[in-house]
This record gives sequence, C-alpha cells and structure tokens, in this order.
Amino acid sequence: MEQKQDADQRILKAALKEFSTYGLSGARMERIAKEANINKAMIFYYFSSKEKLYEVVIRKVFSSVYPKMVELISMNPTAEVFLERAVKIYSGIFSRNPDFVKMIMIELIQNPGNITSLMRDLFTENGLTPGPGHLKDLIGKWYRKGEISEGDPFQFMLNLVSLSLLSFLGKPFMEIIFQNPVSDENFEEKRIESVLNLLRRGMLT
Amino acid sequence: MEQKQDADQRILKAALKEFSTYGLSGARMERIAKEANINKAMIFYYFSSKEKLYEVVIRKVFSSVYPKMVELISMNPTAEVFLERAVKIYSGIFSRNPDFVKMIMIELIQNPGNITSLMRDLFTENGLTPGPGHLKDLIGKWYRKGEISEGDPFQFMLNLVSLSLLSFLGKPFMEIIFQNPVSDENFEEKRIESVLNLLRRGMLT
Amino acid sequence: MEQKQDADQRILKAALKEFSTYGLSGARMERIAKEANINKAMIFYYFSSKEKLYEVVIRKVFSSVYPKMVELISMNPTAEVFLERAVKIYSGIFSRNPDFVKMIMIELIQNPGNITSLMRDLFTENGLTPGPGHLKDLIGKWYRKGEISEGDPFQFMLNLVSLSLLSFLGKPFMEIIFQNPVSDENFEEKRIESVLNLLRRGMLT
Amino acid sequence: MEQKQDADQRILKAALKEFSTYGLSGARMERIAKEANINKAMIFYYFSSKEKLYEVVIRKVFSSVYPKMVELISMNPTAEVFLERAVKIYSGIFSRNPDFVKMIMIELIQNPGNITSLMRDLFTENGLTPGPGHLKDLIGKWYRKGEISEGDPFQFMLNLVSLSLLSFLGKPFMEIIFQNPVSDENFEEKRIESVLNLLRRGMLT
DNA sequence: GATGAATGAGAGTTCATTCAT
DNA sequence: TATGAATGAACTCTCATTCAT
Repeated sequence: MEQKQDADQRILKAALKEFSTYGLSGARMERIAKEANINKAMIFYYFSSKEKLYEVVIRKVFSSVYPKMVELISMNPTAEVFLERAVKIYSGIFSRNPDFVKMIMIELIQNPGNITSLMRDLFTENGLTPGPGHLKDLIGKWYRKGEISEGDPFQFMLNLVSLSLLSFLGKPFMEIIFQNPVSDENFEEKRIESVLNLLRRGMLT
Repeated sequence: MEQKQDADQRILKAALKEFSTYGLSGARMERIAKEANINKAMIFYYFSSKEKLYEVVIRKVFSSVYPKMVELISMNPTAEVFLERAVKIYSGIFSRNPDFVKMIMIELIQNPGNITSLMRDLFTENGLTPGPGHLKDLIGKWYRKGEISEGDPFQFMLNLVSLSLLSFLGKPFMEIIFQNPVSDENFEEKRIESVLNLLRRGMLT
Repeated sequence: MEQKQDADQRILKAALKEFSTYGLSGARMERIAKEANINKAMIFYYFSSKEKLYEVVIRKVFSSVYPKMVELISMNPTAEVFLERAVKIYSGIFSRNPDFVKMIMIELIQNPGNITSLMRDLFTENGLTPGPGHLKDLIGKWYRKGEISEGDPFQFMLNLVSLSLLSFLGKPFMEIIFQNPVSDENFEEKRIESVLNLLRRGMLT
Repeated sequence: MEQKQDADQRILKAALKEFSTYGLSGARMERIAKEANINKAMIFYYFSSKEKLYEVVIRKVFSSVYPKMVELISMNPTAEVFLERAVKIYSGIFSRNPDFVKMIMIELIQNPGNITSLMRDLFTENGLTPGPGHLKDLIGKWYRKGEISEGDPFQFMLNLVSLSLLSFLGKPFMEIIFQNPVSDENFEEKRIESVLNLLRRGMLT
C-alpha cells in the first residue's frame, strides 16, 4: 500500500545515496532500482533519464538548505547571531544528512557551472525575495558598524562555509593525519563549538 | 622533442586531469590517451588497468603533499610560524594544482577508507619518522604553553585544513551565493590573508 | 514462432556448437549471438560471462550422458549385457551429438581437473546413489565369476570408453591414414558392430 | 652460448607446450616468449606469425610419429607382430610426450581438414614410399589369410588407434568415473598390456 | 639478432534506455 | 503502473604484429 504512492520518493532516496557515493557517472540505475525495491524501467517512467533524476536530487538537496538561510538573512540579525545560527544550520543539516554534503561537494568539483545555473533557477522559480544581495549588504553594514573584522563579504562567507562543510567530510582525513580513529561521542557538538569559537574570535571584533 | 621516454609521465599527467574532472568511473581511457598523445593500449601496457592507473595517480598526489608537512612539523615551530607555513603550503600546492584538491576531495567523499590505507602505506614506505604523533604533541605543547586557545589537536587541524582545502574549491560556491563572479585578481593572496587572519585571531592567544 | 521464451536455450545450443568448434578462447560471443539470433548483450544478461556460459554448457553435456550410465549400472547387468548397452549408449549419444564428444575431449585435454570437480558436483547434486563404487564392484564380480578376462576395472572401462569416444572423432584421422574418404553409409552401425565384436571377443570369456 | 643457436628450438618447445595446453587461439605469444626466455618479437622474426608457428609445431609432431609407422609397415609384418609394435610405437611416443597427443587431438577436433592437407604434404614432401595404401593391402592380406577377424581396414585401424591414443588422455576421465586417483606405478606397462591383450584376443584369430 | 615501445583491430562486457506485454 | 527482455552504443581491455633503435 505505502509501496504504491511513494515509489518516486523511494527512488529519490536511493538515488541520493547512490549519487553521493559514486558520483553521477559512477551511479548505476540498476543499483538505485534494487535499493528502491522497484523495477529499473520505473525509474525512467518517473524521471525520464539518469541526468534528469540527478537534477531532481540535486534540486531537492539545495532546496532543503536554501530557505533556512534566506529566513535567517531576512531577520536582519547581528553578526554574532548570524554566525551562530548559520553554523548551526549548515552543521545540523549536514551532520544529519552526510549524503547532502557529498553530493554538493561532488557537484562543486565536477560541475560547478551546473550548480550555478541550478541555483539561479531556484531563485527565480521560488521568487525568494531577500536574495543574496541582501547578505552582501548585511555583511557590509556589520563591517562599517565595526562588528566584524573581515570586510570582504566573499571571504567572510567562504570562511564560514568552508568550516561548516568540511567539518563532517574532513573527519576521515583527520583520522589519517593522526593515525587513529576519532571518538564519535559528541563529535557534532564539539565541532560546532570549535568552529563557532574560531569564527567569533577570528572575525568578530 | 619531449616525446621520448616520458610516455608514462604524460599519461599520469593526463590521468590526473581526467580523474579530477570526471571521477574514476566517469574518466575515459580514450580521452586520457588522446590528451597524453599516445595509443590507448599503451596506458594498459604501462599501468595494467584503469583502477591501477587511478591508484598510481592518487599515490602521486598524496606523495607530493605529505613531505612538506613532515618537514614543517620536524622543525618544531611555534604555533604562529606553523599556522603561517601550513596555510601557505596547502594553499600554494592547491592553487597551483587545483586538480590535486579535486582528486583528494573525491577520494575523501567516495573512498575514505582507501585514503586511510594509502596514507598508511606512504608512512611505512618512506619511513617518515617525525610522524603525526609528533604533531599531536606539538599542538599539546602550544596549548599548555598558552600559545593557542584550541587545545584539541583534532579540531585545531580540522579548522586549518578545512579553510585551506576549500579555499579554492569554494569559489564557485560563493559565486552562487553572491550571484556574480568574483574577480580573479590576487585571489590567492587575498584568500591566504583572510584565512591566516582568521586562524591567528581565532586560535592564537 | 519459437522465438519466445527459449532465448537461453538457443544460446546454449549455439554455444555448444561454437565451443566445440573453436574451444573456449577461440569461441566468439558475437558468433554465438548471431547463431542464436539474439543480441550479444543478452548472452551476458543470461549467463554473466563467457566463462560462466562455458561452464553451463559443459555441465549440460555431462548431465546428458551421466544418468543413462547410472541407470545401466543400477540394473546389475551381466558383463555381456553391460558391454552392449554401454557401447550403444555412448555411441548413440555421441554420433547424434558430435559436439558433445568434442567438448568433452577438449575439456579432457585442457582442463582435466575442471571435469573432475564438475563430476563431483553432479554426483552430490543429484544424489545419484548407485555411484561408480558400484561399477567397480560389478566388474570385480564379473571377473571372479569368470565372465570377463580383464580384471582391472580401470583398464576395463578405459578400453570401453576409448573405443566409444574416439569412434566418431577418429574418422578424419583414419581418412588421413588411408588417404581417402570413408563412406558415411551406415558408418555408425558398422562402427558399433566392430567395437562390440572387439570388446566381446577381447574381454568376455 | 647455447642460448644463441637454439633460440628457435626453445621457441618450438615452448610453443608445443602452449598450443597443447591452450589450443591455437588460446595460446599466447607472450607466454611462449617468456617460457622460451626470448623477446616476443623474435618469435615473429623466426616464424613470421602465430599460424606459421603452429603449423611448424604440428608438422614436427607428426613427423615424429609418422616414420616409425612407415618403417613398421614396410617390414611386411604378420598381424600379431604389427599389433604389438604399433601399440608400443603409439604408446611409447605418447606416454613420453603427452603434449603430442593433446595437439593431435585438438587438431583432430578443431581442424580435421587441416591435418588432412598437412599429412598429404608430409607424404609428398618426404616421398615416403610404402604409404598407407600398403597398409590397406596388408590388412586385407591378413584377413584373407585368416590371421584376423576384423576385415575392414578402417575399423581395424580405428580400434588400434583409439585404444592407443586415449590410453593416456583417458586417465583423468577414469579417475572421475571411479572417483579416486589411479596409481601411476607402472601405468604405462599395465595399459599397454591390457590394450594388447584386448586387441589380440579381439582381432586375431 | 635482439629489445622495448607502439599500433590497430577486435574481443568481452557494461549500461542507460526502450519495448512488449 | 509494472515487469522481464531486448538493444545499441560505448567502454575497458587484449593481443598479434610491427617499428625504431
């Protein structure tokens, strides 16, 4: 019964896992079908092609991150509030959905242009008004007010995003550098705390 | 002229570009051959299989980053010196060889375990003694001496690496957020400065 | 008409012909596909690989010979009856399916060990109880009773099998020795008669 | 030193082993070269092509069997003497050079026509006079004299050859049927004795 | 004679996609 | 909707053969 209506959802879920593990070209429709417990041909029935399916998955991933940021920005927060909330938004989403980060990263590496146009679509489609222009203004305002020490909005955000994104991808990398496994206990909280601390001390005045 | 004995080197170079652009499964031997200006069969003559070629490339990438860090650590530097040098090492290598970062990231995402064992091999093969144990001690020492505010070596390094690694990958991402292209002019220097500034203020006392 | 559900059977038939004519490595999937009037990829769809297909064919060949011998042995026949029936079983099967002999011979030559394990499987899979142990006892009994002059079961059977197997393969060989073609007319009957005559006179008392 | 002059002999030896194990199409020039401890290109230098090499090997194999039979036939022996000598000739050669049998059998199975013309060449080239026509006459004479019970020269020789050829190939086959290994001890002598006994009792009067 | 590198034709295999039912 | 079978293009890999030295 619930097998019926949510076939496309099962496909999307399986596809996210597959794409984030193997990338677009490495992904196998066969595996997605098996994981989604559905006939392979049905994926084409629902999503037309591998590329289309990939696009839908990517859109879904971005859609899940974007609105929260828009909402935050539209609140006109102080730099301090913004930092805390932004880090928690990113970290929360990514630590709960590591496949999201993986897909975004792979897209970033292999098809950066793809993401650009995809985001543009998201903007125009949803008519999300505050827009990123606002974010630039916001950061400019903080800097002029003396709230932050990094005046370049681009660098400001890149610092924030780098730390948030790689926090969960970088774990295995660190385990290599230190040559022993890192305890999972409270990893998320510890990481958020460290990042927040770094950003506050490093960018707030 | 340079067509002579360096066929395998040309293959490796072409392969790095190909793998970092398309991933393991997306890469095409045909394209690598054409780029290396060589008969396709020769790739197999030299490297046996696509997978083997990939492994050799990955090893080469890692080998090129590792020694510089080992050297730095073995110098027993202060925290301040370490931060500056480490950021410049990472940034320098990666901004000059963006394909490196891409491959490392892809591996990190798709085969973290693969990297682990690969690094282990590098350690033992090269008998590089200072090792990462030393790094942990170093960070501990700085913390006890009051040089740094982040006492967890793991968080300390993750902050450093995240900012260095994503600096160059994140550019397209930022261009999306801000919806207009970022000037390339002096990008590397600006980026290093911002990261260094953030790390100094945020982690040094 | 017969194009329907029997694609795998058509493949097996074509494969037997191909393998028995060209051997494992000389066989061409393309040719098998064309002969079976099917898309080449379907062979892999049904049989995974060339090697797997070969194995299936070999098994089928052996399965077709084995049960009749088991049945004969379990009848507890006299030596005379056994000789006559065995020769006819072998000759009948082989003259009607010369490809069988070819495949068995090729396997015998190139992978004798392969056959051994294959037969072992056939035994255990089918739980065929009378088994060859019984055959050894049977031959022993005939010898003690004075029915036959060859007391070594191994030599006894090797004589029988050699004559039956090579009867149809050896034709071209003979044509060489005698340097002119042998008339096909009643070849099978003549051959069986000669072999039976030889075995009766030579091994019965 | 002895490496010099006998390169072609080493190739032929390696080729016989390779061809008898893998057949013509399964044989690998690479493997032959390695086995002969020589550069692959040299095989082509000496033998032009794989097919040519194969032909040379086959010719060599046949040349080694043929003269002894011719000699025996030209002696105008009695049936009894002929049987004994022929069986010993075949068995001796084949038990000492099992690769010979393998090659002949494979040729017989896969390219019977090939052998035919090859033999024709051998006849004309070497001007081996007694020829097989003589053999037919010989058998006919024995039959008319009442020496033998099988009057058809073709059947007569097929019986003889089948038993001789398969004696050594059939061993693994028998081990399967009896499901336990056959002791190697005196295998050749025992086998010859059994075959001779069978042929004498079965075909001599 | 001898060698390592090179070549090109083709072989086995995979996979997204479509078809028939 | 749903399925198993089918397809064709493309891909990795192999191998006899040749080339340059």
